[in-house]
Amino acid sequence: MTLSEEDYIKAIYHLGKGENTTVSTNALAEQMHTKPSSVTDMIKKLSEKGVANYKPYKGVSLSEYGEKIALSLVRKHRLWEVFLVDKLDFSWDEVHEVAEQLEHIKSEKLVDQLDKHLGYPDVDPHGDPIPSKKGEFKKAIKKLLIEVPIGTSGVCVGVKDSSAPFLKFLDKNKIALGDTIAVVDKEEFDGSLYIQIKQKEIHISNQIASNLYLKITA
Amino acid sequence: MTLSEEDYIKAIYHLGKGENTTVSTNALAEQMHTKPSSVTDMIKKLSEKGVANYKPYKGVSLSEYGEKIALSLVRKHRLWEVFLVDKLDFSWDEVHEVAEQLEHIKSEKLVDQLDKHLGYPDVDPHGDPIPSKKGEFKKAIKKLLIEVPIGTSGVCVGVKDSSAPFLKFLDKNKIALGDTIAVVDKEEFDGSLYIQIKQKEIHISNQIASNLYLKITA
DNA sequence: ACAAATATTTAGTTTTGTCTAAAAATTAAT
DNA sequence: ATTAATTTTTAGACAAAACTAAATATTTGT
Repeated sequence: MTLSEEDYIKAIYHLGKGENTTVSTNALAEQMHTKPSSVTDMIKKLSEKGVANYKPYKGVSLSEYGEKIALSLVRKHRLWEVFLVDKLDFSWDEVHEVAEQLEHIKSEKLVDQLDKHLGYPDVDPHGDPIPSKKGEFKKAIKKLLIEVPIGTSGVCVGVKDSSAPFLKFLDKNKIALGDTIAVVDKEEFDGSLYIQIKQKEIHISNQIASNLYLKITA
Repeated sequence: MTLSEEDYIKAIYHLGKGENTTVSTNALAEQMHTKPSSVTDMIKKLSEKGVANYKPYKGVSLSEYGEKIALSLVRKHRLWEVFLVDKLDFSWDEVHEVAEQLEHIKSEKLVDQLDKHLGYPDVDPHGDPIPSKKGEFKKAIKKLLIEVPIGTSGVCVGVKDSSAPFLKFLDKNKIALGDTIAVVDKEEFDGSLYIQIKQKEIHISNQIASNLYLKITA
């Protein structure tokens, strides 16, 4: 697979959300920052190669083989993201562009050893699950912290209320996007939560927990 | 710079040994596993871009700018080699192909952080020096172990005598290509050497030391 | 110095991935 | 249901990087 082919495969995968959903030529063109006519050419080629199923005017979807390739790319992308954050001190919002390049490096041993070096992580710095070597993996869902059951853990990926006071509160309590949070217990009385974050356990109000999004892999 | 341009720059650099030596079209074609006519096209382009100095029929050399690019590529290549060996348990003879891909990844922060992560190494697993960020670096020379002065350290890169008995001896004494060896002392009487290898000090005969090549950065 | 051998360049194609403009198919609207 | 709007495809071109074959330069040998 060439660089460009791999990029198309990933785009089809992401737009189709993994299933054999069919993706439109225009959507793909927008995602790839290219023109629909270029997309038509490429999906014809991918189809001939057995990577995609393409019916003129009816959109394109990945074949089983194509999905395997997509999952391998996603695996590599996310492993490299973990590497960049855990080993090279990148912040979670700096990694994407570099991982986008690194995911195309071809070496099975490299990926296997990288996985081992990182301690076989199962989610990337954005809380998205890392497919196994065989391509198995869980789906991630985004939920408000308040909505998840006790025992759940996930990555903090966003805020509902982005007002200055709330952000200031988070900062003061050292809660940042990208942090892994586990719900330890709930207080029946006021709906407040005991959460584990960066090895420490803290107590946050129901209101706080209602404004933090967690990405969890179900 | 495109992938291909970067590969040509590296090839010109390596054939020209860094100086502003002029490299012939044919030599470059052989190195790049391509045809002379393709080389002519490319060196014209590199010349127009200010990367190389090209006079028809007179060969090509790197401009100062081109040499800077070459050194940056060599730096990245060698840092990745260290990474593969030190962190991912690759053996010294497996790293080249993968490093050849990794050296093209574009991210200044990535290289800086990788350097730091590896503890600012100054040679790669083959004993070749790693250029600094500014492009400064020492030359490596290959010498017989017996020829280097006391105190010198380098990487074991080859044998002069490749007979089975000698190789068996090396194996028994856990001396392998890629090992770092330091000359601790010499015995005046018989010219034998005390060397440090893998944290241990061992004593080897003059004859052994006369058949081991060391790469040292002078 | 001149012919032969070698090295290099030019000219014309090919492939990959892109583009624009025009044509055709599909979908939406009255 | 027929026209209008949108989407998609086709046709023809282009740039990058390679190739083959032919034409020039240069170097070598006598």
